[in-house]
Amino acid sequence: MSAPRSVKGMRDLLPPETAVWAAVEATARRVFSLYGFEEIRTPIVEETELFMRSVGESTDIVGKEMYTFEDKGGRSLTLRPESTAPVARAFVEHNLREQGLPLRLFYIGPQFRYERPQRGRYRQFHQIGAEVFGDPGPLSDVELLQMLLRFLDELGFEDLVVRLNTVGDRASRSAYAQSLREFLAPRAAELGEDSRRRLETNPLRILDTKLPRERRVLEDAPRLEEHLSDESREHFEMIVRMLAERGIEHQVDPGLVRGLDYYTRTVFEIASAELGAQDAILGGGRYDGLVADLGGPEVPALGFAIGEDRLIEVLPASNASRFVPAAPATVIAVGGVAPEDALRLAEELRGSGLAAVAELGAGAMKGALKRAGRRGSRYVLLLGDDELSSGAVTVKDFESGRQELMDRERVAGYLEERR
RNA sequence: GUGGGCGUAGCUCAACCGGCAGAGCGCUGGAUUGUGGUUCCAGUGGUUGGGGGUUCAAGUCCCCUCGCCCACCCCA
Repeated sequence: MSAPRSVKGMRDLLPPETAVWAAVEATARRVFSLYGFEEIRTPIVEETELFMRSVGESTDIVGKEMYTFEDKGGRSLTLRPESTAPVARAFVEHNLREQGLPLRLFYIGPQFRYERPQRGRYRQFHQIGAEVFGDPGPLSDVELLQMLLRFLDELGFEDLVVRLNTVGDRASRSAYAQSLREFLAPRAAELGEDSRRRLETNPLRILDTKLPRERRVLEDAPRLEEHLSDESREHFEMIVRMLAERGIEHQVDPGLVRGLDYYTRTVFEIASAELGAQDAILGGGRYDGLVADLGGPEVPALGFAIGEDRLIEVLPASNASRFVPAAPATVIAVGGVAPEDALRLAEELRGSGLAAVAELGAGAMKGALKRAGRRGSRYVLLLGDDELSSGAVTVKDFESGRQELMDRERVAGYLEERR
């Protein structure tokens, strides 16, 4: 009988890396709150119907990547493959419009897609996302990007590429889809199997093909730009102009088409050159029709989702190590003569906000010192016969190699000064 | 879902044409009974991912299977 293993595509996050995750999430909470975002937590399990109506039945996510199952009551449920739809569902369900618009929400949590695992792609992955409800103007698109860039800047990222495009509003989009279909239909023989299928289901998705042969066919294809409504065009031009005015570097990429049906107008992604084929560490855009599609009021919205796993994979190493918290001081009951005093001293330090680990085991002071070194303790506090009789503590500084005897009451202050 | 690469000690890896499974790091102990790390010495390390087959003999060759990695695909 072999030992149970973790499920394919799902992984354990272990220390010390978990400290980096916690720090990234704390940074997100802090930066997002600077912009007035508040946290929302939605269930991991949703009705399957939610994703079919929002993400879209023709998308690969809904078509073949969802963890869908039937519960004991016969309901079709799905582990969320993304969180924009659940957040929009919650917005409608709780009439959050009544909280006053615009409403800014963020979330952090696991998502599930049944895909072949690869670098930066797992079946359980984690997203940090944000959504803004109720602001139709291009300024909120720009502000959202600014917030993202501030967040990434605080994590130490430098050479990231912002790619930007517009897919137009619903009307522009369906007009363009029709014209693209008419252009490509006679050339279907030159398209691959996937693209031929998309010709029916989702012609815009053909635009971001990587096949050189298909790229050549697309060179002469009608352009989305030609079908944009004046309103959509102005919206996008405003964004591009404001980004330029603010010195925010970006590339307009007409081939950028997000895979989820609910996007309208602005779409964007930020990529890292350090990742392989899965180079986008975040993506987002506007989805002005989603809330209404889910039975809510006509409320425009936009948002993004950061792939936390990918983000951490390419986090600049110097910053990753910065996030690991300071090692605790180690209190050693020398020779096992004073375990209760060691425990009490450690507890006193914690009361002063200092991290401390007590080594209470009998004997083997050497082993205790070794463990202190391994956990990175700089200060070791020794309590033995000598100290007990005089009410003192020996404080050893691993860095200087020196140690001194001091009164117990002084220890916390001494460590605090040197923190 | 498709194609390719790789699975050997806790970790990183070696082992010729099929011929006694190894090294470094780690871990444990000692040198040093109340002083870590550094140094020296000793020790601990394995159903070679799993199953089947070929062979006198399999880590090595063949088949199946599981896992990891890469690309396609998809997307964050």
